[in-house]
Amino acid sequence: MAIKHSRQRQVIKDFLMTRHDHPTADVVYTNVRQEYPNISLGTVYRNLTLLADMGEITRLRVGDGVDHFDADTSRHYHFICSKCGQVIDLKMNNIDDIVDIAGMNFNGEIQGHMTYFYGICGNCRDK
Amino acid sequence: MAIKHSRQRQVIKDFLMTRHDHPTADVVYTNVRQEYPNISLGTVYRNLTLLADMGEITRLRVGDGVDHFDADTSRHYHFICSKCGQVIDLKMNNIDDIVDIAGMNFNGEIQGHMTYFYGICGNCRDK
DNA sequence: ACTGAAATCAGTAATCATTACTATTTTGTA
DNA sequence: TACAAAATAGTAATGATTACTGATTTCAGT
Repeated sequence: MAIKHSRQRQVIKDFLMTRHDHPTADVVYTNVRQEYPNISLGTVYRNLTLLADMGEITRLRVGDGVDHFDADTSRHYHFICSKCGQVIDLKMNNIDDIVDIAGMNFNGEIQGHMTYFYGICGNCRDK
Repeated sequence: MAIKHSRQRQVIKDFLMTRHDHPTADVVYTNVRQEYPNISLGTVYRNLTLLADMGEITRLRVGDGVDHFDADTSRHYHFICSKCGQVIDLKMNNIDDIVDIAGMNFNGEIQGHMTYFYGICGNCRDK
């Protein structure tokens, strides 16, 4: 069950690292296909899942029914434009205190939180 | 386009109000079916969407790939157990200041946020 | 470099949640 | 009561994702 190197996985990760717009599996597929014409969609899904499980990338669920992927695994937050659907990185101070607030009246063990922000992006507002 | 009363929609909402575990459309369907044996799954989906659009219920996307529904439309947060998948209400103080924090270095208009917490629920931890 | 078992792949079929379609039934109003 | 609009049941279609399978690739041990 050891993980072996694969050219496909490398190409997928390399591509993802060039993008900062959090592409979906399908976008990864059509782009990677340009330089690796017969890679299959299943391979893209399998490797995105594998990379996410290994912690090398992050899977983003932003409520639009499609998974997005992010090569930036550093702790940060996302904004989703309700108009154009774009997923944008937010540079912001840490808000981990909300976990403490949430835990105050709860008897389970809170390990983390998922937060994303939504509204209208600068681009859409200026039109 | 006026909305007409429908017995099915009423039954769906009545059922949802008896539950505090945030059931999925399918769970609503199988339960409502007990007292309304030939209601169709499409009707359940259509009415859940309609009720959510009217603001009478809330659609919850907690990242498990399935929509959950909540008859409690008051402002509150949710905890999802990573082990059993249960969605539990959290009574907690308001954390709306995170929207201000997020907006500090962002040039779009942030209208709101989606936050849910995850970890191990009390039940699963005690096993 | 060569070999073989394990991992990975391409291609395709299957799954699962959800939405769309259509002919029929229900609702509410005039 | 009559009739147009809205809603329904049942089924087909969609779209994202996962599973399957026989062929190919990787790599550790020779």
